Amino acid sequence: MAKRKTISIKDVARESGASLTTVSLVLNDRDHRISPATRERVLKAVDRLGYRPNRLAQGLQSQKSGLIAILVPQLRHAFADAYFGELISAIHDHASEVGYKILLEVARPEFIKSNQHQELFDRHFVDGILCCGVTNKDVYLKEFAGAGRAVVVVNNYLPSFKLNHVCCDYKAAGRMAGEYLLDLGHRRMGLIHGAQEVQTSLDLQHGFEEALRDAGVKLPASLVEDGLYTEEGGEAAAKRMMKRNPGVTAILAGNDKMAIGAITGLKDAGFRVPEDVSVVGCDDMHQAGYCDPPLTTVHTPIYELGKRACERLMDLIKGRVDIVEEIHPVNMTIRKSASPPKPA
Amino acid sequence: MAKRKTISIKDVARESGASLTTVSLVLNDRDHRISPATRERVLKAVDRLGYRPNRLAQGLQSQKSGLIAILVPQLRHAFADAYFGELISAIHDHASEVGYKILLEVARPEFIKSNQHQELFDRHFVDGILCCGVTNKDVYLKEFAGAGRAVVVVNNYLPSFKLNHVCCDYKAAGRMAGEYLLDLGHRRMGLIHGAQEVQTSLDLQHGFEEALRDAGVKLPASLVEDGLYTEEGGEAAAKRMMKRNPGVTAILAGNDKMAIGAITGLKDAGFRVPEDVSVVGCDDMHQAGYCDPPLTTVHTPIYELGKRACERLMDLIKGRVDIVEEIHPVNMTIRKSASPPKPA
DNA sequence: CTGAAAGCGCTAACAC
DNA sequence: GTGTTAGCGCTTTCAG
Repeated sequence: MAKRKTISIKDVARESGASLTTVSLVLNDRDHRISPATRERVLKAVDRLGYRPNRLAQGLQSQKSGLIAILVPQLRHAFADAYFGELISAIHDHASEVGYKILLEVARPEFIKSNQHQELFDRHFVDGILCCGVTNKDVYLKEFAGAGRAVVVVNNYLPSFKLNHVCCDYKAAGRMAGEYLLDLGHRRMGLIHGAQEVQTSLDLQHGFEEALRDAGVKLPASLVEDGLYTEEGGEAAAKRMMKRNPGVTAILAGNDKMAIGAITGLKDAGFRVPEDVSVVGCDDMHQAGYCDPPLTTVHTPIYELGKRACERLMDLIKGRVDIVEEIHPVNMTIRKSASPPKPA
Repeated sequence: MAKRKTISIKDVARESGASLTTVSLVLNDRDHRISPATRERVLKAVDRLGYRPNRLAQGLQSQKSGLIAILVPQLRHAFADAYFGELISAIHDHASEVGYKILLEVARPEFIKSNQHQELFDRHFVDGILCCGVTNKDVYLKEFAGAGRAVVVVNNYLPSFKLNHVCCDYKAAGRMAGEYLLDLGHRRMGLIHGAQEVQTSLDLQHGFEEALRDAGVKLPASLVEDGLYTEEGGEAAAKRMMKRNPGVTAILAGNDKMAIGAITGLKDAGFRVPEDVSVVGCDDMHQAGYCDPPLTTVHTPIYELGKRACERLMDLIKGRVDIVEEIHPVNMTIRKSASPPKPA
């Protein structure tokens, strides 16, 4: 590979007949005492030479990397997922707007065990970290709590210790879905949640239970299934639930993937959706409009949330704020997977 | 934010009573003349202090960033896509195995226009680039051709100039799907391709045409539609096609998303899949097993491909090879969306 | 076996 | 207005 010699500020200085300092000052627009003539000469040389500042050198000097990391959990194939994709998209869009680049990291057990999440800071890899897909089991996050590091948890939060976060209101989401189904006339409803160790999943459940309770309807343990946040999990959960409770007329799933899986499972077990069983999802991913029937779901503004999280992270990095705690409202997207229960 | 002072090799030297050089030598295992005793002392100090080498300084010295960039095209939300997600996943997994981190970049027009793809190298942001979702229109890639830069095009290639690439055999894919449908007894088939400016899309079409031609079957222009690689596009394309050619009994789509969209469109237009119209996709994404009916599709080993592309990029970076040209075989995954045509 | 010193490319006090 | 110089943290000759 033909090594192209890297041209430095020194070359520009020589070429323009100015000194290193002058060149640096011009380049950074730092000092307005520079004469227009010199300025011009330097800029010309920069152009002629095609000079580009070396960011490793800049970073060494400024103690800033210009990078932020997105930490995602280890899933089947971590990035082949619409939810995380949407989040990453949003973060990338905003970060590049403000001149930051993004590093992708998967929080595998070895990654955490070998303390690489800390090393991202210690070794000056990144200036900040955005944590996605966090669970209550991620105790390593505690090391970030109040440690003066620019870290923001995206669309979740930890109940046991304070961490910067930007999150949707999942309790409201559960409540909203519950009220919607109650309004349709449902009385026997089930829940497929994502995971007991995810706070937002618990919040959704609590909101749902609250809405039902307010209407005098119970949600017994036998009507709560674990769907693992996956299509397969949702499918299996729906089948288990209908087997134990054939009288169920509506199901709320903790995300759209499980809702879609549940629809598959219901159909497979001979139920029509929504005629026999209504299904409501949560997320409103792109996919939700393209299943059969199109999914009625709670819309969580994921893209917007990712953007906000990134903005707040920048605030932390620049020292403009010290803590971040934001909760965003949600709303229902009505499509066709939920309808009134059929008359008994 | 409580600024934690960054501890350097100098601190380790002081703490261990050794010199900078010695510490560096120990750390890099570079020189085996170091006495075990000193070695021990240094390592202890490193531990005690929690010293972590600053990679900006290391990079400045070595002229290596330890990062590679993944360049993806600007889609609706670039990363909320199963295909790219799978690729990114694979690349991340392999890169972190060999100690590299990955940077995510979206090739928006402004990004290219302002030459940021070049700057990634010039400014020492990255040591190499993996280009995904490339089209024949991406002429800027020409600047990478033979320029001695570590760049690999992933799952595509450019017909007009030589670029390092690792790609699936899409011509074989088209041929395979064609032969499968012919074997089932289909004679009137349509194609929904992704985009005319994507070489692999053209290859798929050519392979498909070839298979049909060999069997004496034609693929007239009226049976070729553009599906834009999206669900919506596939849905619209299927509807257009059936309107113009009600006699079509099978459709090949250039990816699974369009195939799934096509199924939606066909159902919507009153056709049963596969009883009235068979649909075959291409990719074999996770999603493919979860639509109704489960999708028969050409399996392209995307994950494996991403891994290979990453390996080859490392070879280029280390100077172990000069050019990369790999084509990977594909095979059919039979599910339920294709069956023999119904008797006329 | 170990240390002093130069240098990677850049920024910023501090002179002049 | 502009240049000299020190230093960011590390690696690596080259002496000892």
